[in-house]
Amino acid sequence: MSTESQAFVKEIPSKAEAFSDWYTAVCLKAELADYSPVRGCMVVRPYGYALWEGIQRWLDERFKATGHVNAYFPLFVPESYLKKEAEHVEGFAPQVAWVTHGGDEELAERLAVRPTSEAIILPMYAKWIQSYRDLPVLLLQWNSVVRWEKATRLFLRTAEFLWHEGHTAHATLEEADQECLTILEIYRQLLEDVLAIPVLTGKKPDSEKFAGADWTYTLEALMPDRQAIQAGTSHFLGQNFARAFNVKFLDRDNTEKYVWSTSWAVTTRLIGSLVMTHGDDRGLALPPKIAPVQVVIVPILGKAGAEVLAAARALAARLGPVARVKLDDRDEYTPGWKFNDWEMRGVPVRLEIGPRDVASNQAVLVKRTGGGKETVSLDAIESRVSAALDEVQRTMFEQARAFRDAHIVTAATLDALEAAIRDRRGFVRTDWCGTQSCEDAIRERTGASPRVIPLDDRPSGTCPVCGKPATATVYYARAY
RNA sequence: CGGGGCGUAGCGCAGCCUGGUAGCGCGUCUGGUUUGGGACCAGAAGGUCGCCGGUUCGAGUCCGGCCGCCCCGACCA
Repeated sequence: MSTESQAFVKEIPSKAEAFSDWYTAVCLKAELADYSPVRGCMVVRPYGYALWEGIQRWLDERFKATGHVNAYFPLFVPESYLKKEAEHVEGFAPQVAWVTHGGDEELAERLAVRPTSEAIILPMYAKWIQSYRDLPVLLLQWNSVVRWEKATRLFLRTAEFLWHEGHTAHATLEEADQECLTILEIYRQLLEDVLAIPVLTGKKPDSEKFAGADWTYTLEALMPDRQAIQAGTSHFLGQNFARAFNVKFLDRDNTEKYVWSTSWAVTTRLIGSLVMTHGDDRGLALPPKIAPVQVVIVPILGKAGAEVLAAARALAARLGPVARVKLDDRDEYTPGWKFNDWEMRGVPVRLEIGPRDVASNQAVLVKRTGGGKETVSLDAIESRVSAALDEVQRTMFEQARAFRDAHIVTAATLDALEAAIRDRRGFVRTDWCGTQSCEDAIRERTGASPRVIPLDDRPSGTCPVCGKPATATVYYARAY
């Protein structure tokens, strides 16, 4: 390791040796977020928010094709509404922040600061939906929710977090379930194709489903500390909320029916997952598709400064149409300082241009994923930069997938399951008879929880606890 | 909510055991030389040592209380 990077390590601890400290340092140093005066609530700084905006842009564009539209519902949920769905309130009650006063006056009914919006959206659906012609309702909401967490981590678990929640209502079970699967696939694309985070998709076992849902679909990613993280969820709510809030419609057969509803969300936790998945000892590393700055141009000034700067400006202008480009023409920092600074901020591709390059119509290209310096001709610089961005995107996903795949093992016995979780962490695949008692036995023995049951599951073995024929294959892991 | 650690300059820390003029590195400011992996020289500014109380001639240091934060567990997106 060079002396330069040793100096750098003093600011960012080793990812391999001090993962938690490394993670926090990267979030703070790369200026993604900061701690706020409000306990458990983070401040999302502009650079971190730009990542969220990237996710917003992609999802808004993607959902245009499916007919979902954005709306907004109140921050406050009257207690009586939250209580209408029994499982729902039971699940969320321990984490709800309550408003008890308006000005000096105590409220007749206290208001929950929404931990999720079903209980304030479904009453409106009851008002809006009369006929099968009013269905489906496909609404989205960008907002924040509050869950009074005991322990918080930047992005991964904060008392208030930004998210994107969808709430739909349908005429049939099949259509609502298909909606859940459609969303799951959109989220998979976001995770894998944009954020370059490989995920296992499937269903949650009942013990892990959303409070009030009939079943929950999930996307599970594996972080470098080999703990699983739930990266997104899509809930089939059945008719539970429709009954609780009396959301009925008159169907074609002239009978009144409850709607079938779904809800689903991804959160700013995605940013935390992104940081953990791709970052290294030099700091943040961003997949090009989400990077606010895809290409940074660092001019090597000096005696021929004016000429180099003009060439750098021309290069930035040429690349503008093919990439999000930043020209770092600050005079007060040296090139070496800028190299480290932009690497720490995760910029996927760097172009250096100095007197030597200007003289020979070239630039030096460096990818955040490594591979050293590459001299490239300016003749076809647009296509080379586009290709380099694709390469970085692909490399990041492939590295993450290789890591994930290397940490999936199958265990047929309780002993093997325990050993795998203890020694290897990661995902451990096992068969399951479907009973809660056998699941609890595994939880207790391993400290891991069941994360996901694959969609195309075809169980063939026997339950490692009771020996009965399996009804499902389950991936266990320790989880965030 | 349990276990551990930490609050001293903008940031990172030393000093505390053994009380006696507030220190170091980075950053900042000024001037100059520099610029292909965190530049160099010279000069300068910057502090109610987390808060409250006690002991003492004297407290960053010792004692008591409080507050805040971080890390590790248990619960959760």
